[in-house]
Amino acid sequence: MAPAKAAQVERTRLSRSAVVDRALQLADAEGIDALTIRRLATELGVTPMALYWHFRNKEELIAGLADRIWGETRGDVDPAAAWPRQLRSLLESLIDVLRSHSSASALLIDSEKLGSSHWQVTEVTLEVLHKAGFDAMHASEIARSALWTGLMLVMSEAGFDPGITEEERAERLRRKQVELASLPPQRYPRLVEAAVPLTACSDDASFHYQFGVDLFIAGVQAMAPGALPGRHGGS
Amino acid sequence: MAPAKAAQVERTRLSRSAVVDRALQLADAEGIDALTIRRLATELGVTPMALYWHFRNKEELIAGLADRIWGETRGDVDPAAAWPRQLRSLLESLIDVLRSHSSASALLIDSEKLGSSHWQVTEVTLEVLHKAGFDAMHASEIARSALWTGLMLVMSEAGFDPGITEEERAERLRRKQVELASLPPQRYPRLVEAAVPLTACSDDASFHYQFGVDLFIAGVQAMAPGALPGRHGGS
DNA sequence: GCATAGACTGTACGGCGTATAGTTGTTGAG
DNA sequence: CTCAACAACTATACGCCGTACAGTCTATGC
Repeated sequence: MAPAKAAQVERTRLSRSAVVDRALQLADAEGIDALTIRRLATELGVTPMALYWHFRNKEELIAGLADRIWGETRGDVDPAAAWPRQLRSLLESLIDVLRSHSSASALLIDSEKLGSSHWQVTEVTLEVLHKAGFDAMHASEIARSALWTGLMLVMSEAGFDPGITEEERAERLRRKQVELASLPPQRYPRLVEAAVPLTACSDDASFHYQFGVDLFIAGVQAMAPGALPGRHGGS
Repeated sequence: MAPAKAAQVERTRLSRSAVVDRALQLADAEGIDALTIRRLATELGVTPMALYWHFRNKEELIAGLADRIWGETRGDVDPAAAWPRQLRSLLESLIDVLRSHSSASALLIDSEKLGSSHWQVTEVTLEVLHKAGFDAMHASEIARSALWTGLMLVMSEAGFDPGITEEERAERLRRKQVELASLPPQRYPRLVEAAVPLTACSDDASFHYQFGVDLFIAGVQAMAPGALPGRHGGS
């Protein structure tokens, strides 16, 4: 007969990148908890142990996903722009990628512990900060901070939790909003007042990100060598 | 005979708080992955299912731990101080608590998804930001940002990973440093240059935190109503 | 034609969270 | 003093998980 069983799932040979593809797809669709070796293997029409030919263990698979994510981030900047704009565009492109893969932030946080593979983007970031006048030490801190700021902005988006339906998300937000609004107002006046903004829906996600990035960039500018001293609260 | 078996492990009745105590202790000592229902039960000299009398499920236990952590954070500020100092002291006290429980940041990130219990601290933060002139919407974003900044500063501390020995940490850092230093310098000049700061040991953890808080506060000050417009990169 | 090595399967182990049902020890009413 | 009722816990079991270890195909080079 023909080499393929035809009526069944098509089965070419696996490869690292094919596995990573499918894994990312699965994680994005159903949340990172759904990404198990066994589930992924089923999805690929294969025995769980087959994956261990391509990856030493699950940790290495996750690292592969993180690599893929980093590969998708555009790590270039407009050389003509001023450094704050360059820094902003780097951060924004990171955020874009994180938002386009709902599982990405969880993934990167997990894989941060290992040697991470985001060399390219980090290099560019450091270069931008160097031009801004920061020494290696400050630049390192800021670059790290930028990465985590991106992660945190995505993870702190109200009601963010990949692998749940839109109704669940809305329901959860509504519940929280009610909980907040029904706190004793004389004890928690600001909290009650802020019940709505604190549980803002995806409508103003753009405000969330815009403001978050602004806040970060403004901080870096204020710390830049040559910035007007300003009124700091520092010790 | 006497009511207690004496020679055996003393066994008073369990309670939510006793369980939380022991759980936190375990998580801090051996990392959050070591905090399993079975392990915790063993530690308490009890059947795993016994814990389910006091907690609906593991998620609720984690929420209990998060509550405990939040309870330890000092949520008061010097009313005489200027708002940037107040904001700073809030953030610093959060960081203090997170650093004193090595499992705390992982814990809080997990429990953030649920209604979180940090009402008190959030209320004070919002009040401080209100005095600074921010409206509820901006104040909410900044308060959220402050919380996540604290989390991220602790989690991004170089080599941070609870439940590993000091030697492991040092070894891992050294390895990463070598990896960085041996990248092609003409392709990654800044990265190679920053190899040491990027993998800085606990010696200058204080710099890490100091600078991180400075950066955040400076950003908030720059965004404050009435701040000099400055040279922003904003659109 | 056949050994070899790469890619995969089969089976099993120990650990996880937890559903369900059964067993105690204490307590307060009769 | 008895005994039902209830709180607090135990026993057992199920279906997941990651993965160690050993066996089995299958394509390829000689």
